[in-house]
Amino acid sequence: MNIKELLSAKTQAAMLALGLPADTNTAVTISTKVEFGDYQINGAMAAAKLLKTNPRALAQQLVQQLDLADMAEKVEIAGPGFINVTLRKDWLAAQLVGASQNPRLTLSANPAPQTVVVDYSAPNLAKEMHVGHLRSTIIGDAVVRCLEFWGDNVIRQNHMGDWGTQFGMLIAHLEDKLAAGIDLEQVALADLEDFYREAKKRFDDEAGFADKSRDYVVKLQSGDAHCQKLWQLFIDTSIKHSDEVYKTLKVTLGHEHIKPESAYNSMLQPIVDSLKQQGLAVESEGALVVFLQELADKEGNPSPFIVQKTGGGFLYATTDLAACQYRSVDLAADRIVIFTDARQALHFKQVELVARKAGLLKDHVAYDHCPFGTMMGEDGKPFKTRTGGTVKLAELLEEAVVRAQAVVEQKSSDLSTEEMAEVARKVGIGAVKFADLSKNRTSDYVFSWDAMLSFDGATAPYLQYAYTRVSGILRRAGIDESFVAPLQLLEEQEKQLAVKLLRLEETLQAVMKDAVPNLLCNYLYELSSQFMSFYEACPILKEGIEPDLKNSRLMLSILVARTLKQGLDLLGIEVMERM
RNA sequence: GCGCCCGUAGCUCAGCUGGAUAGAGCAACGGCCUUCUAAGCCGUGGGUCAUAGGUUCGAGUCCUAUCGGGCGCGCCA
Repeated sequence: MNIKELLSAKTQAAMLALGLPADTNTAVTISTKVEFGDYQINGAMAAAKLLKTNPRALAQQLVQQLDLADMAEKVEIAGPGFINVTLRKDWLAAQLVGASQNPRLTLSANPAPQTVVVDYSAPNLAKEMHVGHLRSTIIGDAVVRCLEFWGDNVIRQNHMGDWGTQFGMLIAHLEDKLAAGIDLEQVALADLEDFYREAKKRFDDEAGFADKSRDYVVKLQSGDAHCQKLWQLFIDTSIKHSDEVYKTLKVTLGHEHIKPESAYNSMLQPIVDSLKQQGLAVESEGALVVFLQELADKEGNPSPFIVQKTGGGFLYATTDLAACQYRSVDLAADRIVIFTDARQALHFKQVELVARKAGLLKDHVAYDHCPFGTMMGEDGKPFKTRTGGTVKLAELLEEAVVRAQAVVEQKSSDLSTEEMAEVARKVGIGAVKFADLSKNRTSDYVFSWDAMLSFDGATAPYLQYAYTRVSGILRRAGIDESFVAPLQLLEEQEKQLAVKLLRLEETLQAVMKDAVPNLLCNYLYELSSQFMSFYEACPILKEGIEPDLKNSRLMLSILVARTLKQGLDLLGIEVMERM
């Protein structure tokens, strides 16, 4: 059920009947104020201009043509030509009765399932995951879950960075440690971060070490067995780390989704050959470059895109072209969605242009690079700890659970020790995820321990608390979520809840289209907030409430709980019966 | 130098194809627990939507310029 779409379709038909073009914007939106009804149709004003007629008069004609009698109790024209629609309570109730029997709640069927490849998380395997990896990982996972719930065929890909120059450096450093007689088991790969820092320092400072590192990259990429063996050590250790983080975060990425950079190795040379053959790539200063006139500067200098280095090495540009081909051709994707930080925006624009020209990316395939902003410190500079390092993701998550545990012990002392630990885990992890997911992905944002680990206000625990309130009521009433009863929407709070429940599909559509899970966060927070108001204003199990009204309110509460649970699940956040 | 993203309340952020009087949370202040969990509810205060122009019936949203922040612009990813 998508009320906005329904109203828009009806408006479009009415506009067509009045002689307006089929692509006229209906401009159906949610009303900003209760006195303006539930939805408003704003298209009459722009359309009047097109017809050179009076907007209010056109709005009047539209209203006559619309015939919303079945769903609206009031259709009013206001201001310069707004059409305010107030929905009928019995109509709303009827829509929700259908949802009560549907595991997909108020969602309609997906009319045209697509194959969507989603590339997210993509940690650099040379390092342990730090807080900066949180965004790509959980935003991607939330979008993936939404697409799957909607009914698309989703192919997850974890495009792990396992093939770059940094591995030459790591292997060179490891070789030296081994040569010094340190046993392989003893080598401190347990802390990849330290190991990486040591190697990086030598790479920057030590004469000859950088060259040695580059030699190792070439050896590795050309299949040297010894190098591959050492490389595999790093990869295994790194994957073990990310597995733990994914498990803690309830992220749905497994080993089967790992499609690392190295997996495209054999495709690179043929792609470069083909680019050369098509005349797209030309030699320039020793390297092979595709010059893009589309991205030229004001003087007309084209934007260079290097696909092969001097000396024959490949780079991430080449790998991403290979990924395009694989996803578009082999996986038959209708849409490719890639989550990386915003710094790579130009790179992906170039990849798409070249891939389309070279026929690696079919025309009908959508290629959506979804950038996200940088995590900033409270000083307004890119986030760093006092010592100049980053905060490990695992560390942040541990701290979150510790802080949540303290709150649980204080507020839910009647729970068993085991329950307290479980609530603390769900609340702590949920809070971190929600704090990050609720922000618009494109803008830079400030990292703050206190904001990220807050449990008051618009946070995950607020939504989880709303869920436990319903659970508590159901427990007392001795029923479960399968309970069904007729709905009567008497109070304003009840009606508002019903409208909100029916906006799930609208919200999900927007989340999937633009890959913006913060809209789902907003939606769930507003739903919870409206439920809290309803909970205070509309007693359910208290004395003097008639059975029909009681059952109706139970029904409404159940729908809220189910929507909350489902919605939070789409964000990868767990609920509990008590807290 | 050129390009991309951003600038909204003291702080952190929403603001959906341009719509009516710009919204939350935190912080501050005032109420509400013998009745469904107070991690809650109700209320008060707080704004030149960076600045200046422009487009239009209507601009936080679109265009131009300026200022401020982040980032990117050939052999890292």
